[in-house]
Parts: sequence; structure tokens; C-alpha cells
Amino acid sequence: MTASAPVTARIREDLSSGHLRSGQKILQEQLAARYGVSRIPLREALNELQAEGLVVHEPNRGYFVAQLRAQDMQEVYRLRELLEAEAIEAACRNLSDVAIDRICELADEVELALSTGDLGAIGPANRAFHFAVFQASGMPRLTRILNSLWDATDVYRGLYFQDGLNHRHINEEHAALIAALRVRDTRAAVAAQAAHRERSLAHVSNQLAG
Amino acid sequence: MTASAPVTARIREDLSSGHLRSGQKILQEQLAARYGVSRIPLREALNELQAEGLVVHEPNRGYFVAQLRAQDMQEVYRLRELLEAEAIEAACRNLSDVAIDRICELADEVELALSTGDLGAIGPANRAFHFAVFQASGMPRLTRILNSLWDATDVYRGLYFQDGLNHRHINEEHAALIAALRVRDTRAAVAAQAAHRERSLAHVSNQLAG
DNA sequence: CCCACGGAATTTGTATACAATCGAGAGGAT
DNA sequence: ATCCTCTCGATTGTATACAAATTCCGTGGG
Repeated sequence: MTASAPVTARIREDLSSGHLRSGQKILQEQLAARYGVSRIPLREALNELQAEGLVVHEPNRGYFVAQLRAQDMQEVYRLRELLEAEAIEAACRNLSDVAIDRICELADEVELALSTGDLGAIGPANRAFHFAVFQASGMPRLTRILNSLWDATDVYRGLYFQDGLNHRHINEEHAALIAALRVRDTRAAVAAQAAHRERSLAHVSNQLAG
Repeated sequence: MTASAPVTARIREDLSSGHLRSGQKILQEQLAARYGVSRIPLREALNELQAEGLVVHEPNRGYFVAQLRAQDMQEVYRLRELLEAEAIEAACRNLSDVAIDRICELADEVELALSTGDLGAIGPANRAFHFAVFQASGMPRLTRILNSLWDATDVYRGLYFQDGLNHRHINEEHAALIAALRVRDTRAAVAAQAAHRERSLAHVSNQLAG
């Protein structure tokens, strides 16, 4: 999709900024006008978001913003726990040394973005890093599902990176993951990813509560 | 979607019948004419199928039938293994006795469809049975992902039910699953589901090889 | 003989226009 | 007064129409 990809991104922004509120009905014409496109690419974007569970669709009634409760959040993280472990185990079997070097570079980019405070770049850099690992699993469906799960909570993760207290932990945990991958210590790699995820979950849970 | 739901079903048929072949480019106008609709609901259907991995989309180049290899099949079944175990464990915690009775009825419907040889009804009945269990997990995203994984291989499962030799196994395995659920024996329930799935995988693998 | 280039034709992506459906609100019956 | 029904407005879903992109094929050059 050429026009619908930017639209998808803008809907995500409106979701995280609160312009689109939980449970609210989505007026297609109005949103399309807001984004300066017609209803057709908007609907394409909404369908994509529906696959991620961010909006729901009822035939002849339209799209609604999904209501994310703490329970949903826990489900997403539980699924991530299962699937990321699988991805990392497979990646450990597949990763070449040069691929690990590449992943290391991506971690450096995250560190750079964190230190310079380039808020817009942190999220994408972090995602690029983690998904370089996931993709190494050689399991494209798994990677796609994980993408979808990350998207489902991305909305709430924005503020996580802004809190400077987290920066050191993030870099340390990334380093631990890479170290484990280098020596093909599957268990340690899975554990590093788990610790990383738990911290994120804790933050997002607070976010949702507050 | 009102018009695109039937279209999705017809694309699935064309996929399983071989009218749409692996890797083939999809000509939207041609397919839309074949189904007697415009390109818009067709595209909605294709997007849904893309989320399931049955077709792939390249911007400004169009949709292509995904190429399923044995490796992809194994990925799908591995993911099912992980996720169905999770779903059944959660279901074991949630299921009430009356809910189990309902599931039992669904198993009876499968048995009925098998014995009467109502080929069109077996697949949906079987799915209704298994997803009644999955839904009891109370994890809507998990259920949706499983749906998507089942859809991805449904195309190849058609012939599985037609082979009368499988009927007895299917009924026995369903009964074993229900029995385990009744006494909340999580491990046995997961094992029953696993045995059921393995048999299906074996059949589908042969299918793909031949 | 092979490769690169350019333009026409096909095909995709999007905007506009129209038909079908849903829901709110007025009006009347019980 | 409350509930039901019907109508009208608003909104969705789909068809048609048009612009942008890509692919294919023929031509010219190396």
C-alpha cells in the first residue's frame, strides 16, 4: 500500500495521543478528511489495524477503536513470551557470526538514539534490533505475528523510552542478549529477552493504570 | 464485510482446487469478474488472506499467491503446537461443566457429519469443536491467531476428512480431549490435542509431497 | 547477437458517485 | 406513561471512473 501505509501510521499516532479514544466509533469520512485521503485507503489501513486488534469491525456498522484492558495487555505479553522464546531458540541455531555483527550495529544505533534523545528514532531502532534477531529464526509467520503483537502495544510504549532512567537498563539488556547469542547460549538469550520484556510490561502496566 | 466474506471463501476454494496456483500473479480485474463483484471487495478479501499468509502483496505490483513449501507447513504446525497448548491450559482453568457439555455436543455434530459423509459440513463442524475449546481460554488474540494458522493450511486439509480411515481416529481423539477436559487434566488434554494435530500434519505433509 | 532504452498498453491504487443498511426520533396505540 | 412502529437522516459498502505506476515489446546501438 502506498497511501495507506502513512495513514496507518497516523491512525496509530491518533490512538496513542488520545485523539481516538477507546471504544469510540470511527467516522470514516471524518477521519479520511483529517488525513487528506479518500475513504478507500483509510479502510485498507483500518483492516490492517483490525488484524492487530487495535480496531474492531462490525458489518454495516463500521469500525470502532478496540478497548484495551489490562487483561488484553497481559495476553499480548504472554503470547510474546511464548513466541519470542521460540524465535530466539531458532535464531540461536541459525545465526552466523557476521549476522550477529550486524545485530550488534543495530544495538549501537539504539544506544546512539537513546543518548542523543532522538525520541522519534528510538522506537524504530529498538524494533529493528529485536526483529533482526527474530527474523534470523527463519520463521516468517512467527515474525509477522510478533510484529503484530508489538504493534498492539506500541501505542503505550512511547513514553517508556522517554524516561531516561530506563536507558541504562535497555542498553545492558541488549548487550546481555547479544553476548548470549554470540556463544549460542539459547537459555541465556531467552532469559535476557524475557527480562527486557518484563521491564517493558511493568512500565506499560503502570501507564495503563494511570 | 458483507460481500467480501463470500469472496474470501471463493478464493480459498480456488486456492485448494488449484485454479490459483502457487506463486501466480493475481489479476484483480479478472478475479473480480469471475466472482461477479468489483475490485474493491476483492481487495478486502485479499488483504484478509494476506494477514493469513495465503497471498502476498507488493506495492504497485499487486497480489501473488503465496508459495507454501513443506518448511512453511512445519512452521505453521510448530506455532500451532505452542499456541494450542497455551489455549488448552487456559481453557482447563476456565471451563465450566456446562461449557464442556456444549463442547461435547459439537463433537457429536462432527461425528454425525463424518458418518453421514456430509463433506461440506465436516470441516466447519470440526473447527467449531476445536475453537469452542480455544475460545474458552478467554484469550481473544490467541484465538484469532490460531484461526489464522488453521486457515493457512485449511486448503490442504480438505482431503483429510474424506479418507474414511481417519474417521475413527478423529472421533477417538476428540473423545480423549473431552475426557481430559472433564477432569481438568491439563497435561492429558494438551497431549490429546497434540496427537490429533500430528496425525493431521502427517496427512497434510503427504498431500504436499504428492 | 545481446543489451539498453523508450513508449504504449496493461494493471494497480485512489477518488468520486451511488445503493443498501443502520439508528435515532417522532408519532400513535395500548 | 411506556412501548412499538415507521420514517428520515446519516453512514457504510460497493460500483464506476480516473491517475499513477509498472510491465512488455519493439527499436536502436554496441
